[in-house]
Amino acid sequence: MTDTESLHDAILQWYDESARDLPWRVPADEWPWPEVDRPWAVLVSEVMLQQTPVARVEPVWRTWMQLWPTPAALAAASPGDAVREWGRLGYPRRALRLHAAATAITQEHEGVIPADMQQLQALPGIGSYTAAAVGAFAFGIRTTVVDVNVRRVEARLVTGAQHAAPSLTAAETRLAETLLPADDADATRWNVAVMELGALVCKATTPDCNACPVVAQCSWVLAGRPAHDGPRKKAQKWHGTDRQVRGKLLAVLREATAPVPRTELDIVWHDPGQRDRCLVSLIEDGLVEALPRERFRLPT
DNA sequence: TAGACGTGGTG
DNA sequence: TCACCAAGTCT
Repeated sequence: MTDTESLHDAILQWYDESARDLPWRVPADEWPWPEVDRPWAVLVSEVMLQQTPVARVEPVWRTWMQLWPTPAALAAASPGDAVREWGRLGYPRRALRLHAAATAITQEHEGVIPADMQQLQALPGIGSYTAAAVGAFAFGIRTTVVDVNVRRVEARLVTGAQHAAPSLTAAETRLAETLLPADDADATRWNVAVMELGALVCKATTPDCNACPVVAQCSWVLAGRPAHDGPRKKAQKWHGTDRQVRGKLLAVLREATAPVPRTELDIVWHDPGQRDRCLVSLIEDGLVEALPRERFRLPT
C-alpha cells in the first residue's frame, strides 16, 4: 500500500466512525423527505454554510426545506420572504442570490438542478467551491471539493505549514487533485471526510492532534508544529463599519410586519451620513425596497 | 486582486 | 476584552 492509499484508508475510516449526522448528508437511497428535492437541499445547505457554522445553519435549513422543498417553491415566494427566513445567518445577500438561483433553475432548467459544474457555477451565489460541492455531494460527480478545511488539512499533512494560504492557490488545487482517491465512490466520500477532519480535529487555532487518524504522517507535526511565518489573512474590522450598520438596519426590517418609517431606522445608528449611505446601498443591493412617504420594507 | 460583505461563539 | 474564526462569492 502506498503512503497516499494509507492516508485514504485512515481518513475514510475515521470519517465512518466520527462524522456528524447532518441532514443534508443523508444518502439518496435513505432520503427521508420525499417531498424535498435532495439536490436542492444540498445546494441550499452549501450556500448557508458559506462562512457560517453548522450549528447556526441547521435550524434555518430545516425551516427552509419545510417552506420551500423545491426551487420552484422558493421562486414562487418573494425575495423578501427569503431574506426574512434567512434570519441571523449573516451575509443576507446569500438569501437573495438563492432566490435568484431558484428562479433561474425554474425558468431555465425546468425546475431541475443541473448536474453539471459549469451550469451550477453560472447560478447566482454559486462559485467554484459550491459548484464542486453540489456536484460531488448531490450528484456523485468526481471532482475536488476544496474549502478552507481541506486546504488547512492538506497544508499541514503534506506541505508542513500551519495554515492554508490566504486565498486558494493553484498549488493547493493541484495538491487536492493529487490526493483524490482513484475510486469514484471513495473520491466523493474523501472530499467530505477531509472537510470533516478539518472541522472537527485539524482546527485552525486548536488542533486536536491526539484525535487525528493521520498524525503519524503529518508533516507539520513531524516538523514540531512550527508557527506560521508567511502572509496571513487580514483580520476583518467590524465596529463602526458599514457592515455593522447595514446589519442593524436590516434587522429592523426583518422583524417588521408592516412598512417601516425612516424614523424607526434613524434610531439604530448615530451618524446620519453613514446611516443613509448604508440604506441606499441596501436598496441598491435589492435587500430593501423604498416606498412612498419615507417608508421601507423587505423586497416583494 | 484586495476588499466588501453579517453574525455570534470562543479562548 | 477583543481578535480570530466559521463548507465563499462578487467586483
